[in-house]
Amino acid sequence: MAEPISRRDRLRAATVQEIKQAARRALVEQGTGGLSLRGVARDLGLTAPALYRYFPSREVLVTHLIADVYDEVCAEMTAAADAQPADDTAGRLMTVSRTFRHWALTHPAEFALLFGSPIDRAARPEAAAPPPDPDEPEDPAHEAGQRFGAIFAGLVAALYVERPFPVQADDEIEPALRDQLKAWYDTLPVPLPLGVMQVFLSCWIRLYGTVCMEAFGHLRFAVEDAEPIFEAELRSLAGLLGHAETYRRP
Amino acid sequence: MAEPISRRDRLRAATVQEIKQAARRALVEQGTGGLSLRGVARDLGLTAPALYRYFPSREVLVTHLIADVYDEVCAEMTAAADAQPADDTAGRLMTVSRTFRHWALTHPAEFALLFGSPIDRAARPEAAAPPPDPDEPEDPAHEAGQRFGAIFAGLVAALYVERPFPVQADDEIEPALRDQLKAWYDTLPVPLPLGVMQVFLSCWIRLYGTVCMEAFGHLRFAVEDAEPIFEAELRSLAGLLGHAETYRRP
DNA sequence: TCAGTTGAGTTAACGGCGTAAACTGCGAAT
DNA sequence: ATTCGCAGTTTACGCCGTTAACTCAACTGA
Repeated sequence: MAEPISRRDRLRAATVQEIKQAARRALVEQGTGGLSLRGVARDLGLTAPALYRYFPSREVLVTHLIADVYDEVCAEMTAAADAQPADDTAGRLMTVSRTFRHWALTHPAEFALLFGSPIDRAARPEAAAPPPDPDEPEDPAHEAGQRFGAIFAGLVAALYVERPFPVQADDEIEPALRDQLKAWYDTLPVPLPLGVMQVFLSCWIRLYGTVCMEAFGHLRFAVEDAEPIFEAELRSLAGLLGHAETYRRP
Repeated sequence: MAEPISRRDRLRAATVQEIKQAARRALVEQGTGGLSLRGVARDLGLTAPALYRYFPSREVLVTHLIADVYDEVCAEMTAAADAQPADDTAGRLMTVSRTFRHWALTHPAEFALLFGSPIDRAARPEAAAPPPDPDEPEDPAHEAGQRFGAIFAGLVAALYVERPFPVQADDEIEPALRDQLKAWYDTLPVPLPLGVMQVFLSCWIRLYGTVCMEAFGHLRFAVEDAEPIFEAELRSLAGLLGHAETYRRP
């Protein structure tokens, strides 16, 4: 067996896909605020309540959309990485970073959905915890976000394994940070100095900061085209990771 | 004269203040999404259309709110700076940065309003340009944002004037970036190497990145309390600015 | 083959939203 | 004293998310 996919289930899955595609269109065309259940239903020739057969609320639909978008940008980034020589880890990291920036700039609405303020969705007076249903992954967006971060983290870790860059020894790291890093670390199956993940976090923060500011227009007060700034940041990161000499402008 | 403030005008100004205060309450209590004209009106014992006597749309009200919030965080930051010795510019910058982070963490809704994705507000199919009325500042939020940035930029510039830190010479900066920096620079009344503002941008991006990620919960996948990470970043920035030796953990 | 069940989809309705138009009534200006 | 401007109202339109009650086709089991 393992194939209990009835005809109904197939149709249902197809409809779910259609809904998400329509939602995606609305997101792209009208921004995160223009994403409405009624609009999606209209787009599909349905009435709004019909969608409740597939998603229990707009909120959940958005969550699934987020997960899809995460997976998509992950796919783009890994594809870009795989277009680089397998042994050029530093080059792969640079390419992945540039791909991320490019994706952010060409998909502003999706970027805002993933990386903008999450305060509006969630954190409202909802249930303290969602019903603990172990079957369904309770927050697909969260898991997809993990996969996304793992791409960068994996590359930084690989870089360290190939040719260690300078990191603080475990006992040089401030205890408050060390303990937290250790806790996070214990969830990962790799034996590396905690300092590696400290460096990763620093790199990721700078990458995120640059891309976020540019994508949200927070750099326009100074420059119109932030690409040189981004590249300068990349070069600096390459230095941090012990690959100053391999940095190349594209 | 210069005092044509009639009784009516005073009342009107007071009402405007009341409206903004109520809007602020709604923002704090219910997030950026919970900020509704009808809610504000209800809070004031008015009906919703009455607010249109004071603000032509919800959008404009939000814009004014943003400007107010900017001014408020600016005031907090300058107050914190002024609590430091006047000759300790580096200390002032550190204090201002910590104040910014603290404000962000204690005012999540306001922070999201100022620094979250601006894609939902604005950029929708509105008029290409607002009517060019030179009396009223057409975008108070934008101007307030400038003042905010100027606090950091001013401190970095002052730091350089007091004791120059290493920067790229103008002709070492990549032309694409140099020209843009020069254009921005020409709007400022200070004769400094372009590299200073390059360094400022880099610092600001890193500060923004750290605070933004923490405030939006994008660091919780790794650490619960990002304060050590923030302090590490600050220390690194102090180094960039030639003040590695003056950095002190608070 | 026929009854019973499931589930996709509908209509109708509730309460919320931003906003526009028309109207009321008071304070101030002429 | 009359007029006028403006604060505020009522009413209305068209959106929104969500719920409840219903219809009807397809699948199921005897």
